[in-house]
Amino acid sequence: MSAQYSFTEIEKKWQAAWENSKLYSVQIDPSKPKYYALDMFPYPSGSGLHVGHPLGYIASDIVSRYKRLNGFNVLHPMGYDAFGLPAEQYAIQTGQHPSVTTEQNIKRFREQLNIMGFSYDWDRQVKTCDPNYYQFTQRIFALFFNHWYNKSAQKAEPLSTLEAHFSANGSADHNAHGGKITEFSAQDWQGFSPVQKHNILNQFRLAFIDETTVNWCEAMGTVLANEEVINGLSERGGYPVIRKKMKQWSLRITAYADRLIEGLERIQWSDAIKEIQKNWIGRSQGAEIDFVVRGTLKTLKVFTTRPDTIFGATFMVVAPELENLKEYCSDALWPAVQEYANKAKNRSEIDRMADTTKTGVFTGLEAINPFTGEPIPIWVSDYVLANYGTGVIMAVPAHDDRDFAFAKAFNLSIIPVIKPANTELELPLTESFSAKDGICFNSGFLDGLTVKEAIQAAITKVEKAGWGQAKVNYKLREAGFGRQRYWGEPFPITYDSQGIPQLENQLPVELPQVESYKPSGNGESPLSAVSDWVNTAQGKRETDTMPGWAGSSWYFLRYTDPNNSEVFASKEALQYWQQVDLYVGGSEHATGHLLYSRFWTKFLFDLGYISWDEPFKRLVNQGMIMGEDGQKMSKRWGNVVNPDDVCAQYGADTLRMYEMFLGPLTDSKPWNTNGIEGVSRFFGKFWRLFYDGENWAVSTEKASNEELKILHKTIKKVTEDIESMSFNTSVSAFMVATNELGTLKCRKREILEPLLILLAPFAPHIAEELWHQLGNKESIHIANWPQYNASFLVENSFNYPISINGKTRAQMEFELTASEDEIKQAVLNHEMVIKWMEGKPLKKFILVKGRIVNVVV
RNA sequence: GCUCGGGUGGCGGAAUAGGUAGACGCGCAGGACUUAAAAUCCUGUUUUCAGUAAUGAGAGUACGGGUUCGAUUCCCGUCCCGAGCACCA
Repeated sequence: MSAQYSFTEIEKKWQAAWENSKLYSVQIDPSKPKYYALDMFPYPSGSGLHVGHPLGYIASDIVSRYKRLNGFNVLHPMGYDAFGLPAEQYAIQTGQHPSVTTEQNIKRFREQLNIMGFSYDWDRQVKTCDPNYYQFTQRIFALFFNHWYNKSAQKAEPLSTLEAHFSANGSADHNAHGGKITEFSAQDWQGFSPVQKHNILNQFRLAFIDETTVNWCEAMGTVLANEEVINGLSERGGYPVIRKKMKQWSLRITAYADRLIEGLERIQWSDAIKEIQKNWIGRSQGAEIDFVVRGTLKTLKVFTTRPDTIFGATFMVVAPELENLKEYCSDALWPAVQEYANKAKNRSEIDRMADTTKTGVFTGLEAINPFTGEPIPIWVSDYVLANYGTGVIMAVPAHDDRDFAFAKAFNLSIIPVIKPANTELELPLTESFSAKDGICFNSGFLDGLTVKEAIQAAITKVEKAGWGQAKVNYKLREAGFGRQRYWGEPFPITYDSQGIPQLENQLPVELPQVESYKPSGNGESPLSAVSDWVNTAQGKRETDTMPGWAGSSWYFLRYTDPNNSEVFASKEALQYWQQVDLYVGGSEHATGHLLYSRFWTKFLFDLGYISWDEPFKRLVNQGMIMGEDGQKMSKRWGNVVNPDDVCAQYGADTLRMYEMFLGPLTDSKPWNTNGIEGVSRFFGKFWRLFYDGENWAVSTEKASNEELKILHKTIKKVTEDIESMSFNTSVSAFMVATNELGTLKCRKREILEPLLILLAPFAPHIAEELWHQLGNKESIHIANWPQYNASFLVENSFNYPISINGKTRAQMEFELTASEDEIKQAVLNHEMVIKWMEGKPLKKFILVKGRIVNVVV
């Protein structure tokens, strides 16, 4: 036992003790309530952790320890999101196998995490690159492949039920979410070849082969991930990147669009993240309306959210990428249109972004506005996107910015049909009037209606007349699931001689060794060169691998039963541990991991594997810790602070406490090396409550009311603060308590022992050490959280601020039981009050019990 | 451009069912202990004016209004900063 606070010794000793006794190892225990606290597992990068990384880990560790002390059975695991690009890029440069560098990095991460004293159950560690893990990622993919989405039942169902429907009824009333198939009868279906059947089923499988747009870098001969493209140029080398169509696997996330929006209402996430997800899904309500192409039998179908403006539609615009573009174009003008379409197709991302001026060509044809019967010209322009809505719009230049700019550029007519409620429009328009509140005019039967009413009226008319119907569109796209890379999960898919994909029945399909990690140059993954792996008895293997988010979309389920080799987790484990109660991590995953995890959870819920359909009940996004210079912490700026160094100099408890003290968890804030001294001094003072110089000084003397009051106000404050994750103010509560007890020279066990338990979640090592020095044999981390007793906090009098006309002029002490009249009499006779009233009559006397007195004259 | 956050001392930040603004910490200044330093402890620290001082008076939570006995907190408008989306019809 040392009289000095020697954190190095203490922290090493207790970390070893906790590991040896498996203190944080957790098992299913139906006699206790469960709590599941999870950190977003890290990608084990080569540069290790900086002080920003543990911020969220410390917060979740405090909550985990707090819940454990409150009798919960706490699942608090950690693992590694271990597949990904950086390891592969490093392999390309050095030839080192990604599994080797990944293992090295994981070892380093584990060391760093251990130094900080987290209460992880390391027996539950998962690694997404481990075949024992990814065999289940492959199995879940297989489930997606074998299911379709039933729109009327609003859930995923086995493909066999859809096949049965086709076999019995053909394509009629199939209710499946997915592609546009031509109609067929039951007999047709029975006569279809395997390839024909595959082509149809592929349009409904939840994992399916899709034409998707990828980032193609011609100079490097490879497909690039979004994070490798910066401002339309490749991150390495700065070569131009274009969009290219490519066949690859996708997941049909759009089937879940509405449920992904609806589910947000049932979870405790920040409004910011909910808003980001809502915008990303981008649900918009409107109508699809058919416009007849003049002089033909063809129609152009448009999507609009503003059918109220249809009397102002003065032209149509078709996206240049539209497949049947030629049909909407006169023969004479086709060459010009085709030239424009080709140019648009090859336009690089950087051009598109730099240039927002409107370009386009006339197709030579006209469409008939069904409401006015007037012919309007059909144009082609790249400001209309082929993959949103129908790829065709009705342009209303008077009420849409983009249409207005286009009309100006090509001198097309502009007809206003909506005006503000109280004023007239100034004509001619100098910009579009796109506000969604206004009154219709120039619009036949819609005249005088508000925008809202007119939208409804127009849709009703469209549906009655058979020109179209109400329609909901989403910005959300199907999730591209293939990567032309090596370091990822192989697909459990082979293709037979006719090119039909089949599931492999032996899992895992393991990633083979390759000679080179370089991309093949033709857009295929390095796996395509491994011919004895590609060619199997069952057929040719898929050579793409899964994206980084495959393994991370379900890892929180695996922690409940990490070593199960039969199923991804047992029913029993899933039933006990259920949802993640608290999820802590960065907000940068809002439209990636956090959306995909919700999607996979809903899918597994539909299939009955789990009994809840939202993975993370409560989400907290920790802020970033900036460098001392206020910039983002990065090697590039030379402002990185390593937690190992901080722990070596000040100790892990000080690092933990200081990170919490910096400010609200969710805020971004700069690191300040000076500031840590304050926390370090706090631990010195705290230690000296137990030691008087060289001597152990804790006494068993009975505590005074004043001392008990300090303890109980701290219990109350710290408990409430942990519940609301307001850790910075609980740190200050500890400092206040320590200062006050120090002033009173209070060294009483009755006070200090409960105080240690309060401190244990924040500073587990020093708390454990002093706890044992007090003579306790069991760990402090399995003690009982102290309960605060309100009777110690009851005040019987209050020192009221007395204000005259809102300005504080005096202080007066009154019993809380004093009546208003008593107080009023005393206050009005107070000399300062008489002075400030200046003889004016009393207008009003306000007393807020226990708060304030205000005299109004 | 649209959406969502947010503006409080030299700095990080406290305090919002409306009720003494600046808790706690850093930094800074002064002091005690010491031969000296480290460590520790004590005092002061929003700002302006008056006073040797205790103290007193005024201003003050981005800016301008409003509601109220009373506004950092609620409402309206403006400015600034940050984040997300971005030709989504």
